Amino acid sequence: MKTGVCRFGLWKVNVVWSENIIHKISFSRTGEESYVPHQIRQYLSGKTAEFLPLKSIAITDGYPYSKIYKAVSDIPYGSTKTYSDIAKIADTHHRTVGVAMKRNPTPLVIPCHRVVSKSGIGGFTPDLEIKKSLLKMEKENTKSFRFITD
DNA sequence: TCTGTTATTGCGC
DNA sequence: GCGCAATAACAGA
Repeated sequence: MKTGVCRFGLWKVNVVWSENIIHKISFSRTGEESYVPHQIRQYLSGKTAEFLPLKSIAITDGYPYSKIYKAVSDIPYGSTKTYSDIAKIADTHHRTVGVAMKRNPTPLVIPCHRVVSKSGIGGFTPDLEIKKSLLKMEKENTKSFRFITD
């Protein structure tokens, strides 16, 4: 198992992985930067939208809330869905989606920041600013990446 | 088992 | 707008 730290704005992103499986991602204010997988670094600097071939341990069958995490993984870069939308896809309750997001072991790889509430942005742990920054970054980058063919 | 936890939603003032 | 009830799933005791 390997660990590494990457910068995102004022935050440090701590990554734990082995091979192509991401086990844990967490945020902190301090930490010495070190090697993290290429895709993570590229994504955080706004240079790519894909984590492939990296995968989160959370979408493994049998992992708690894996069905919900899989549904969240299908949200495209730069767009959002509500907690209700995810609940419908994963065939569960919207309140349960909230619990799953809070306990998400690997934010970013499971793009939980793309899940917003019906009447606002929803929440984020440890700091809502991270969610706002990620959404803003994705929204701006979508223009130049051009996934959406017009 | 039972309890606490939870990043929501919609209805009635 | 605000308060509040409904409500699912998991961890920990």
